Amino acid sequence: MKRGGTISNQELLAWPIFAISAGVLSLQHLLEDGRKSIAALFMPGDIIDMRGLTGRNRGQLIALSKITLCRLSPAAFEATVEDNPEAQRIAWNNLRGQTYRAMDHAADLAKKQAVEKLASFLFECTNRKLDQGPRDQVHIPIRRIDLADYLGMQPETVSRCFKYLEDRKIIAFQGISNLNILDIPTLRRIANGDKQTENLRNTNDNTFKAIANT
Amino acid sequence: MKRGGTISNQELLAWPIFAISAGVLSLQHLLEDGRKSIAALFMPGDIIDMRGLTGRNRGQLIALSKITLCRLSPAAFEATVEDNPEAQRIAWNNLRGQTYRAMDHAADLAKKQAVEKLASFLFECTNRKLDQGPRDQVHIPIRRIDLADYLGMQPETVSRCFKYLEDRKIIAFQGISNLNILDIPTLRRIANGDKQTENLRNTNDNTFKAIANT
DNA sequence: CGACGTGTTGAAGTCCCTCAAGCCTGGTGG
DNA sequence: CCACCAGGCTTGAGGGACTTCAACACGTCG
Repeated sequence: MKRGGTISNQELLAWPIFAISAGVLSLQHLLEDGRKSIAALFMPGDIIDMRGLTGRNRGQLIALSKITLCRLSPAAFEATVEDNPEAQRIAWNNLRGQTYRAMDHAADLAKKQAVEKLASFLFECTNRKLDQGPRDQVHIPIRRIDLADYLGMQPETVSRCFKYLEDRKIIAFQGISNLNILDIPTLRRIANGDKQTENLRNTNDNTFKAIANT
Repeated sequence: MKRGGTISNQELLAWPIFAISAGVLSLQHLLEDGRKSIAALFMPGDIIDMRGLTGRNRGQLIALSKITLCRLSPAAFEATVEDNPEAQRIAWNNLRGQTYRAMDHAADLAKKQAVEKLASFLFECTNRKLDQGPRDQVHIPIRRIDLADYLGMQPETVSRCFKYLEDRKIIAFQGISNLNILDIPTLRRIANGDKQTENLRNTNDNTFKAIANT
C-alpha cells in the first residue's frame, strides 16, 4: 500500500483485524472545517482490531508511508487466541501497549508546550524502534506535516522547535528524517517539562538584557 | 477508597490487575514544575492491567471520587481468561474500548478549541454512562479542576466555556454536576469543530457591530 | 526545465493562560 | 441553629505562546 492510501470501510467490514508488517499507519480524525488530527500511529508489530467500530465516527486509517499489512479473519484470530495462550498473551500485551501509549500521548498533548511535545516524541521514537541500535540516533518515519497533526501543532511550529533544539546543540540533523541526540539529559528534562532547563536555555538572553540594563 | 487516595507502587506490584466497581479513577502525570494532567479516566466496568508498568514514568492512579475496586491476582486472571472464552472476550473488548477512547481523546486534545473539547467531553459522558437514561441529561462525575486537567485547559477556561454554552441556551445546569443538553444538534456541531456554528453563534454580535457602525 | 509538494522563515493576530480578587457551597464546631 | 472557615468555582484584566497568512528555498517527478 502506498503513502496516502486509505483502508475503506468496506474493506474494514470484510477484514476488521490485521497486523502491521512494515511502514507506518495512522488513525486520522477530520473536523468539519478541514482541521486534521492524527489520533494514533501504528507501527510494525501492532495489531489492529476494528470490529464494530467501522460505522462510528472513529476516523480513517491512512498510510503515512509505504506499508505492508497482514489481514486476519476474525474467526481465525479468535481460534488462535483461544487455543494458544502464548499468542493470546502477545495480542493482549500489544493492545495494552497501544492503550498506555495513547494515554501517555494524550497527557503530553494536554499540558505540554510545543518544544516539550517534540522532545517527548523523539523519545517515543527511540522507544518504539524494534532494532536495538544506538539510543542517540533517531529516525523520524513520517513527514513534518503528519508530525504536526500528531502533536497538535502547525508544521511551522514543528520546524521552529526543531531549529530551537538544533541551535542549542541538543540535537543534530543528518538529512531530513534522521538525527542524533547530542544531549540526552537536557532533552529528557525538556520532555519532562522542567522549567529549570528553560532558564538555562535563556541564560544568554538574560545576561544580554542584564548587561543592556547596566 | 476516598477521593484523593492514590494506589501506591507497592500495592500495584502486589496487585497489578483490578477492576473498577464504582467511582472514577484517574491516571495522572505530573511534570517537573507542577503542571498536572489526567491521561485517562477509568469508570465502573473498566479493567486495569498495570503489569510491568509500575516502575516506569507512567504516572499515578488517583481516585477522583469515592471508589470501590476489585483486585484480581494475575494468576487467577490468566487462568480465567484462558479457560473462559466469554471472559476473555469481555476483557479484550474492554481494553479495546479504552484504547480507542484514549486515541479519540488524544485527537480531541490535538486540534480542538476549548469549547469544542468541552462539547466532546459531554458526549463522552453520555456515551459512557451505564444506565441508559435520557440522552440529554448528563452527570459530570468529577470536579472542574480535574476536568480541566483532563481536557488540557485551565479551570477558568472550563468555567468560561460552560457559561458560553449556557448563555446560548445550548445547555442548562441543574446544580453543579448535572446538566441538560437543550440543543443536541448544535452541541454536536460544536464538538465536530463546525465553524458554521461559530458564525451562527456570533450573528448577534455582528449585527450589533453593524448597527453600531451605521 | 517547470510544476508541484514539502519544508522553512518572517510579521501580525488571536485564543488561552496567568494572576488576582470576589463569590458560593459544604462541612465543622460552638 | 447559625457563624465560621476552607476549598472550589467564577469573573475580570493583561500578557504570552502559538497560529495564521504570505513569501521564499529545496528536492522530486513528470
